[in-house]
Amino acid sequence: MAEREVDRSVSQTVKAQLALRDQILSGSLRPGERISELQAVETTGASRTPVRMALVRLEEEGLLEAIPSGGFMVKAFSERDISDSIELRGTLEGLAARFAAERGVSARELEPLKECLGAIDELLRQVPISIEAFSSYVALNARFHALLTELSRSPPVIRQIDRASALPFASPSGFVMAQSALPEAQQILIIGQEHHRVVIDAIENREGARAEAVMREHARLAVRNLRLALRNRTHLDLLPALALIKTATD
Amino acid sequence: MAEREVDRSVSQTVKAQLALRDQILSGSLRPGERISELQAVETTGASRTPVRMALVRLEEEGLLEAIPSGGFMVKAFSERDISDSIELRGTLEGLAARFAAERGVSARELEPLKECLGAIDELLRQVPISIEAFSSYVALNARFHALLTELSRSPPVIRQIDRASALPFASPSGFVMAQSALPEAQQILIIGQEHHRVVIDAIENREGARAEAVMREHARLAVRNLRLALRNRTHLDLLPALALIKTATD
DNA sequence: TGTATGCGTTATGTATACAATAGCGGGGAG
DNA sequence: CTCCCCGCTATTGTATACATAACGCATACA
Repeated sequence: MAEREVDRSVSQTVKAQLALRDQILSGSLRPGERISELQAVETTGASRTPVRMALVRLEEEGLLEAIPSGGFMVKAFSERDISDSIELRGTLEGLAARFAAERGVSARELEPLKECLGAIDELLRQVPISIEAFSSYVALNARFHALLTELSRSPPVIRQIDRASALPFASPSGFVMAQSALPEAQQILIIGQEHHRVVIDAIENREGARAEAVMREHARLAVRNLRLALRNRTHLDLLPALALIKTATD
Repeated sequence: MAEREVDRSVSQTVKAQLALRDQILSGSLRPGERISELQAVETTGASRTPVRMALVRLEEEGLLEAIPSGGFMVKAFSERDISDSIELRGTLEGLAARFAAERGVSARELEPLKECLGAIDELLRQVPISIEAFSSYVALNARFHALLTELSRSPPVIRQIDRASALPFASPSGFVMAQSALPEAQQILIIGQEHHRVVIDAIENREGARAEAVMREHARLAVRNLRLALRNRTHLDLLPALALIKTATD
């Protein structure tokens, strides 16, 4: 195999894992489809050992499912699986927010969150919001949630939230926001931003219960949003994870 | 390698994973200790490939930590990590209980749980409880919690709870209950049993909020129990996960 | 005597060869 | 014509060989 170009800067396992996850979330690999190791070796450029390690990681991550007779298939999710995952994440984030509030955080630790908040405010001020701004929002929002999670200072909770985020926050590289969905999405984003503000305030004032409650409400908003999107077939691009929902034909 | 005895009834990877997890939870491998693949190959009887797969799975499971320079070490947990894990699990079980209550369950589905409940009642009736009965309790309690989790009918939640259970429910093969700790443990078990009864009742009557609340209370009881056990240095054997707590000397 | 550098050993990351099994297709018999 | 059985092929599970990087020790120089 002299023709293989090996990139030594990052481990083959990680490279394969990223490539495969991208293929799954972008829909190149359809739900229920069996993953061929050989094919994965070709598309990722790594050899079978790292590919298998990546497959094991993705299975543990919940994106793949082991086939009893051997090998892995892309896991198929129902609409309720996705909505449950969102609520699950909200519940865990609620716990994280409560921990942060109860344990107390310094002004210094809250600073990056407030900056994030300000940056999002800036973006949402545009009416209607542009596609570029929306993309920035997606990144900023993810950052906000990650920072909030960290604020709990609880490694087990942080870890668990990371694992619960695969579905609700799936963001493959091919992510594009549909133009027509922007105004409706912006409305939702504005409400969500209000939640963000409340949780920060609650944490600052060490109101654990309030911090927890608002994150749960935040998740419920996301669930309602998901339902609406599916029913109206609008702004589906908002949630890349929808690619993983098993269709009626399957 | 003619001398190697291969057991074909179960995959080498699974065998290695079970063996290694047991070594970790039983304390054969100390927290912070680097795991030698070579040594693992010898103790598990599998070859390096399945051993590595098992190591990856255990890392994803949270019992191992990747070392930047390569390889894995046994993860060390603080007392708060354990208590957070317990609260985490309680929060997730609360969500599961709420889902079960909101979505409704048939009498048929509740039956095994009630049987479990009855069997535990039977055990707790002895005063003081015997060591054998206590061991049975550990199994029955785990079964009750697993059944309750399943009742949510939410694969993502069930999955997440399974992953969150490693620490709170760690039950290595060498598990033994200290005689002197029995009376105190029995008191705690009786209170816990009351929680079990309430959650069943709440689910039956479709009271989601109450079902969720009692599971959270259940977790808080376990946390208080943990604190007490650590402070008084009593019934430490109750929680095998304590073997993973990093000592001050580390 | 202490520190730095270089070499050797060892362990991990990767690749590939081998083995076993499951699925599929063809052929034969009823 | 259909159904069952046998064999083949393709793919996974396992083992091992090879390469590379890190750690430690020893030696030499400051």
